[in-house]
Amino acid sequence: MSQNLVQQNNLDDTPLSEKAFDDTRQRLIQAAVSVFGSQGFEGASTRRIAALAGTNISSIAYHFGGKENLYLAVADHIAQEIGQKVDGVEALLANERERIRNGTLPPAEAVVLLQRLWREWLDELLSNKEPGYEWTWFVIREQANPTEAFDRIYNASISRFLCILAELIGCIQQSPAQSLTVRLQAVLLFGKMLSFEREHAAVERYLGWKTLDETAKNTIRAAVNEEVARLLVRSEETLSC
Amino acid sequence: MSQNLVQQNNLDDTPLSEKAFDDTRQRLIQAAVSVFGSQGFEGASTRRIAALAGTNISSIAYHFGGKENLYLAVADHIAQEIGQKVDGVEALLANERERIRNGTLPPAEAVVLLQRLWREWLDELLSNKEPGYEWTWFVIREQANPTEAFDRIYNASISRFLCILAELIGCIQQSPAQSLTVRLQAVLLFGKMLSFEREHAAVERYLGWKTLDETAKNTIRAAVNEEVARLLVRSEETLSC
DNA sequence: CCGAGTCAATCAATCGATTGATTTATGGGT
DNA sequence: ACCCATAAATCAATCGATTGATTGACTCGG
Repeated sequence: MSQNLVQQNNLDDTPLSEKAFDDTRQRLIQAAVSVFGSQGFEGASTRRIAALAGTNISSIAYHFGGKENLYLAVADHIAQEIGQKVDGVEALLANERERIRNGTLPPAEAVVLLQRLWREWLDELLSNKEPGYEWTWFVIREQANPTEAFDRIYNASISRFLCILAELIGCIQQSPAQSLTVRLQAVLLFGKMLSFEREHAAVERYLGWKTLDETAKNTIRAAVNEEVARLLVRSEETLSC
Repeated sequence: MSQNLVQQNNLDDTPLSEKAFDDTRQRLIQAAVSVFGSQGFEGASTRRIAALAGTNISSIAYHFGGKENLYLAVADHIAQEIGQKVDGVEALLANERERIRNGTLPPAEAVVLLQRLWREWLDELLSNKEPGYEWTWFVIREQANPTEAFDRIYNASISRFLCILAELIGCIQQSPAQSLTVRLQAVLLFGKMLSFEREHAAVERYLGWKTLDETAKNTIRAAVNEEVARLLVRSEETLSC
């Protein structure tokens, strides 16, 4: 028994040390996303993170230099993750990118694009049992109580996403994407997309759904689609209060 | 100096012991709402709560029997607070209560009522510098990760509020208030009303508002009013995806 | 004097961080 | 091929600080 688990999995020519290094580092970040997201920075314990990652506590200090730096590393990881998601969105919108940017895309088409965008986002949230989307909790916490981690995530990825949302809403409402109302709606829309992760626990309880079956998912999808479609309405007469 | 602070504030005939008892109890709950709301149950320390309340740690055990029971006492306090808010809403809707309940209130009028309801809610959030509305954080946390505290709050007050919201939305969309889609929208609407407290920190950062001046508030109010007005739209043709 | 209420002091447990020892992988010399 | 020095990585053990909880003494009004 001269080989350990790491050796047995060494299928390429990567040096074993680097492989173990990256592996432990990745597992620590993965575990940290989960624990930081559900417990917050102060509530999370490095012992729990290390245990969840299947390694020793001191690995955190060794790989990241402490709890705080691990937290920031998680932020960078999430920023990268969201960035890839935004890349996917931009690919989805590639054909109409020019018309979206200058606001010449017809409102009806912009609605359909925004619905598809949100639909894909939502399906990932609804399908995922628990593994992947714990980062939303992390972002929600940082959004509510911003630290340096929020700045990193925002500057690296969220700002791009908000820009796209604003452009689409601008097309829908025939308003410049830079206008205050459009940008505000973009922020609120992003908040709604994030909150679905948080609210679906409450939704289940409120509506008596023990699990989200296909009927429930379709109801939620329809509500989201309607929410987007309603962006078409710009009613000035309702501002009377 | 034979009198302490408690004695100096004893302006009525309440026995000093009872007054001190209720006073400390109240200050502890008030502090606990703030600390539990911002830090969560595990992240909050009884020392910080006691210090914020200006009393000794052991008072928590004396008055509530421990950290956990204090947490539940906070939940009951919040339930009572929301309950009073729902009472105010019901008073606001008193004249139209019957028509709302049986769904005969015209959609346009229901929109105006719902706008006024949310407007009052929003103004309290926006006007408050920081003192009062920390309980929203508590509820948001519990909504995301329900414990026994959530059941207490929900059963005592939120359920009533959701019922009213569903009835109003039912009037607006000419659908029964018990239907799944209407109830889902009521839950999501309540989530939005709660989230404004959380999101306005992000909104300030996204939109470059360092503080919420009157112009910013009006922009938010207009966005909320439009959001409600859009409930009038029930577009079946947009469910195509 | 009695009980209600508060206080400082202290408990075991756990926190983040650090240490020195141990194991593992790499590279150079023979 | 073989050995060994060096570095990389992880480990158990421990540090002081802080956690929630408890205790016994103390100060009051009744």
